[in-house]
Amino acid sequence: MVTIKDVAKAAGVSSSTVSRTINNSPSISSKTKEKVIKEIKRLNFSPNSMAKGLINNKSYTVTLLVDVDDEKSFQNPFFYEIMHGIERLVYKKEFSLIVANLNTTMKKQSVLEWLVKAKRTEGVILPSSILNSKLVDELKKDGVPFVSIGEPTNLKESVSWVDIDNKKGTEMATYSLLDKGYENIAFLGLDKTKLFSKRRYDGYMNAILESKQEVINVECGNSKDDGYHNMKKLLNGPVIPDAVICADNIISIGVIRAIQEAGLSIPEDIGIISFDNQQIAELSYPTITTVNVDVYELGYQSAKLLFELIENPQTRYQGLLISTKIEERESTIKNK
Amino acid sequence: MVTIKDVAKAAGVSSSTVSRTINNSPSISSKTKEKVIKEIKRLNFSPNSMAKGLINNKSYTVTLLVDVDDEKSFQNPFFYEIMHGIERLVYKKEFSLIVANLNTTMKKQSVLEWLVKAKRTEGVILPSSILNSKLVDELKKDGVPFVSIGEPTNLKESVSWVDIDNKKGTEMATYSLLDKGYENIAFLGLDKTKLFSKRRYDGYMNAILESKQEVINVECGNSKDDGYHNMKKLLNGPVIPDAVICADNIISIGVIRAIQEAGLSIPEDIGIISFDNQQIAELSYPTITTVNVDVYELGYQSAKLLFELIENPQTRYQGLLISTKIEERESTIKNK
DNA sequence: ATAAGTTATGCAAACGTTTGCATAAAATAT
DNA sequence: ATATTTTATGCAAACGTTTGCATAACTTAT
Repeated sequence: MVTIKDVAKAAGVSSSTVSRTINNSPSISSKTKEKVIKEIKRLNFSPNSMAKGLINNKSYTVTLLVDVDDEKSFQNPFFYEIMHGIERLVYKKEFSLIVANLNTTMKKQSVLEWLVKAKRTEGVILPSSILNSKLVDELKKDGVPFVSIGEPTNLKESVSWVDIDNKKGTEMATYSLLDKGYENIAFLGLDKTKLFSKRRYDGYMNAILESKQEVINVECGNSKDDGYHNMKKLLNGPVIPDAVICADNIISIGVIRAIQEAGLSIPEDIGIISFDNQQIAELSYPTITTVNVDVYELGYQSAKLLFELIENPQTRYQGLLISTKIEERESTIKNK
Repeated sequence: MVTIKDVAKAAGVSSSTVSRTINNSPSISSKTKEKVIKEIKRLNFSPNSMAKGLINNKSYTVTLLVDVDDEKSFQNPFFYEIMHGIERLVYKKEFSLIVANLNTTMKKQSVLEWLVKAKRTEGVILPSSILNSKLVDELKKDGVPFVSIGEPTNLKESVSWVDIDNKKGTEMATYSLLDKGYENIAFLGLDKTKLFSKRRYDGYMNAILESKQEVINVECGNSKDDGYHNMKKLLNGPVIPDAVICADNIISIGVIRAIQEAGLSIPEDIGIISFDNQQIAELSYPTITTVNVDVYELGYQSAKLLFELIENPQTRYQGLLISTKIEERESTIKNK
């Protein structure tokens, strides 16, 4: 393997000069610089990042932490995109991205401790679902910058985070339905234990109240069966809505089923808007209009926040909301 | 940060002794060993992996390569699970897993080159879809062990790979349908450009020929519309099957739709088995019986092969098939 | 032409490990 | 008790970088 010394010898200079050339120190004459660069190219030299890491006490590494056993940790289909959003910036900075599962059973110590002490990871990105005060304390004690993907339930002042603008998403969805002529809009799927669900409900309610409409709120879990049964109840109830906003896509599958079984048509009798732009929205009959979530951007922005913290440790904590947009599909209709 | 020297001083021994204790060299008395270990624990010491890496010329790192821009690279929903299969073993070996996108635009050199030369990654796992002879040559030239996830189309003798046993999967599916009393089984979705698709077809055909049944084969792409239109044609054709094996889950969504529109019932009139145990299979009405794919295992085994190559570079290349099993859901019925 | 200032380069130590070699201490044989 | 072998430990060099300090080589001012 070719080292800095080989380059130095080939260029007839000292290793210091080569090093300074690489890190483009100002005090280096353009002639030698040129000469050295030529040799670097010719010999196809890359500085050994472990040697660099050792002396600079840096790992040039960022860690994406997950907890596989935790269902909520990352929704499968999102993960890939999020990761690549992160990765894009990470590689631009010539770092590398390591992925670690918090739950991995390591004899020695906690994964985190290992990452920090042995691997010297320089920053951590993690889903809000695994964020707790113990973890935060540990990270802060070690001085490792971190960013939460997802708005944290508490600790909000002491954490940088990125999330989708859930509230504005459903707000837009509601207005969009009203614009189209839908008049009785229900929100289905509020789960008060989940912050994102509450935010989505808030957005809906905001728009409804603002427009002096009536709130129709159905709390339920997020399975397709929950959607099915609760929609059924709603259809048998006193006020039958002519549009439903679903807290997420899975629910909407059950909702559609219930509506179709009742002999009603989508989007004519009842319009549907759902959240999360997953594959499912396109596979359903009819395809589902959704609040489109740019998870790639979510990842990218989380990395951006993280590097701000890495490069300037006294950066203030901040929360960032990624805006959403409505993707029209068959479950809603222009002029009702 | 606490170093080996701190431990040495605290234990009243030299750094060498501490080092030897850590790497449990035999020539170390049990008294000192004990003493050293006590201090290691007390001081909460972890050896700096960059210093280790430098001297041992190892990175303790394995890379999972993907190509985001390549649709086929990894199917989104699989990725997460595969990765964790890999990760489990990687962490057991006290390595870490880095994820790199082959397409990342790096000014300097190719990502791979950078990973190998600067980062000294010790092994690479990559999807067969991005495997080409140029890449293989490059990896071999650098002496980096690698494993393909997915059976490679060519180069099979010079590559270690893991794949799902696609052929046996559909074979089992076919027999299972025959056992249940289905008699006219069609295979829908053969895409001759894709190896896994061909394998799945082979399995079906094997079982059909073996049982002296008639082959009903419909080639088509893998969208839900492809499934819909081709099933429709089939329903209007001379031989209407009483069961369909779909090459993948997405197709089956369209197939179900076509059958239902024709006024036929699933699973009574027509039974359906599909491939890939994705969320979709459970969201559809009816839920879809599938050939269940253990992607976690796929990842785990790929890592296992990789470590065999890392630990013993003259290991022979080998291909490994992960067996599947049928997961019964509503789209098939016991006794037709 | 000489002094002073500036610019470009090299030397050597440092980062935190591992490991071959030397040697001190302990164990065994005489 | 002494000689010999075995076992346990330490010293110092090495891995491939970076960087403070020293100095050589130019500039510019006098």
